[in-house]
Amino acid sequence: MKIDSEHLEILAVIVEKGGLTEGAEALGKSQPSVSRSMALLEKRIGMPLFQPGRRPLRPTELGLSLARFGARIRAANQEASLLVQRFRKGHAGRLRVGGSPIFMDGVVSTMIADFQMRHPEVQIDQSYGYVDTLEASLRNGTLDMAILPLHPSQVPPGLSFTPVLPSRNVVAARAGHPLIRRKAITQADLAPYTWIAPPANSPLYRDLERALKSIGQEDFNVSFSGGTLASIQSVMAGSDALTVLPYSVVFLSRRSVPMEALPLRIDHPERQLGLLMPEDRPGPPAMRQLIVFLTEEFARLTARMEHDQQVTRRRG
Amino acid sequence: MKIDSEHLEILAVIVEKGGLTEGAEALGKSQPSVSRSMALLEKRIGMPLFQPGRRPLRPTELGLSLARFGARIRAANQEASLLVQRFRKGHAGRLRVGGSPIFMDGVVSTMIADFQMRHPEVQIDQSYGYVDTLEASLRNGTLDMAILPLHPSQVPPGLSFTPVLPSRNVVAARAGHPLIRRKAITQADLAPYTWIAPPANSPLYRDLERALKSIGQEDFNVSFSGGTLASIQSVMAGSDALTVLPYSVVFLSRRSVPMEALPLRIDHPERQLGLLMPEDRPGPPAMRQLIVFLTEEFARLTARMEHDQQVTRRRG
DNA sequence: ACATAATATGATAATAAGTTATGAAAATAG
DNA sequence: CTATTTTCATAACTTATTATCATATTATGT
Repeated sequence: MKIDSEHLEILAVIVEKGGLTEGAEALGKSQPSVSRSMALLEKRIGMPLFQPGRRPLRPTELGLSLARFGARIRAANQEASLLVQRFRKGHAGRLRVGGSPIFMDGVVSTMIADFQMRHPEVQIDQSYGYVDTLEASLRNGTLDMAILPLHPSQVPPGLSFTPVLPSRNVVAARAGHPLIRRKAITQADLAPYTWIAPPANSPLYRDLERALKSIGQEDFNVSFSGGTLASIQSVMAGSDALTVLPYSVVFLSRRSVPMEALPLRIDHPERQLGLLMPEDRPGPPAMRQLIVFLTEEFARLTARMEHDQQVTRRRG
Repeated sequence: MKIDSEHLEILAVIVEKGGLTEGAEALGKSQPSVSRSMALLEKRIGMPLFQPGRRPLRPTELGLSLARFGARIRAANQEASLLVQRFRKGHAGRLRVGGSPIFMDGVVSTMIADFQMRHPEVQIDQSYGYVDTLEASLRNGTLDMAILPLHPSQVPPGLSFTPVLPSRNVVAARAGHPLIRRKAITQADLAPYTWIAPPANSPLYRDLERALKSIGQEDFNVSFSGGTLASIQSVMAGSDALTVLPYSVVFLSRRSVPMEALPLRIDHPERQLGLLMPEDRPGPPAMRQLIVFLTEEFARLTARMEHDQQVTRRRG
């Protein structure tokens, strides 16, 4: 014998409001409707819910007890409705965001921290990966958004790519490094120094090779390789080793980890950091919130970087 | 936007069972039925509850969250159903029982204690009163059952009366009282002793008057009056005062409060202790349980009292 | 007893839930 | 990779419930 939860909810409201008519009003239903609902419930359970012949309808002992359950059900239902509303507006939910390690650690994670200050009910699951794995995850639905540097021609079909930042690579060194104050740097200047290399299978590693090749240095001495951004920063801060990093990462890390970009133009691929998402699937509503947030943040970052470059160029 | 609680319950079961088909089976509904219920819920809230294109139907983040609420609702509903079942069988509920003070304290309360050992979920509200007030309470529905001594001709119309015990009054005195060992007692023997009288407005007080008149004692000396059974017992135990009590009360009190009935026949009204209830209204289901319980207990008590009398008669 | 407020009921239309039969799509097995 | 099985969605239809308004019935209070 299954009781209709709706009936219990109605009962709860009637008892709470102290009468059928008032209860009906509170429920936004007509009086005959709730009257019949209660009659049906009484018939189902085979016992009276209200004392007979009392005009401001008073519940029986059983009616009162059941009303308490109805109130619990009602509370749960209301909570659920609220959750749906928050979810609809993108103020609640879970977002699975993946991206290339260096950018995620150096740029995106701080932005996500800001985002979570505004939307504490949005849970963000962050993961790392390169193009192929990220693309696969997006396709099989285990990832909602990927953030990675990509050349327009590389954008996989069926996925949409929104560029948010030009990804210019620079050679970075610790603040106070002997090479930094130089006006111009040649390949010969670099030769004495060892290199911190990203993991060998990473695009950034290939960027490093290409960059050094572009300035005439075919071979290079790797003193450290394979770590995440945190390790790279630590090693760089504690040695004279050099590395290749996106300028945005250097720019944002300067405060906490003193480092600078060498005044040296290196070759780098025509890629832009951007947001990669399934073209058809809109993703969770919280996605919209995150997209506009990241877009704004990256625009702000771009402006700050440009402004900073003008200043240093003027000074230099 | 009100969510249908039933839908949330269905969602909970589907998620719990790991699929729509299994969920439908667990719910005892057909698969198309729950399928369309979920489709309707998704349409109502305007968001997908399940990941598209997954065959063992997997919930989305929102679906999972809502399922948790559904589980809560389901639990409350099940508890409510259980309550109804217990209530139906009379194993739960509240009974309002009233009766004449002496009988309630001396006989009924111990039986009710036993009853509550068996049915701990039945709450019993006990009250005291005499015929008129008890009858009124029964009629206006503030009392479910009255237990009081009544003459068959006194039974108010519209109420049913089930006798459970002949109510024979006796003169009682403390154990070891000088009068108890006597073979026969005359009015003159009683004269030196004072009397403990029940409240002046009580039937038992009139019984006392009538009893003494029946043995020729027109006037009597009251040393204590107006208390409940506990007071009467205390005064009796600590003095040589006499009183009139139902034999059943004396019989049951002997163990805890040493007292005896004097070997003296007194006149007493032709009344029987019985259960008075509204004729039409069946009362809460727990009533049935209490009625059979009390009937059995009183039958047992009657048997014990008869057996006891035979023994003492043989000895005396 | 009368007026008033509160609830129940009748008639009926709309909505939702239930059914079986069947089609489509994903997962699994060969 | 194709065939088969599982799993879910849809169509067509029946039944149950809820909704409405209009109206009758039943307490309550003056």
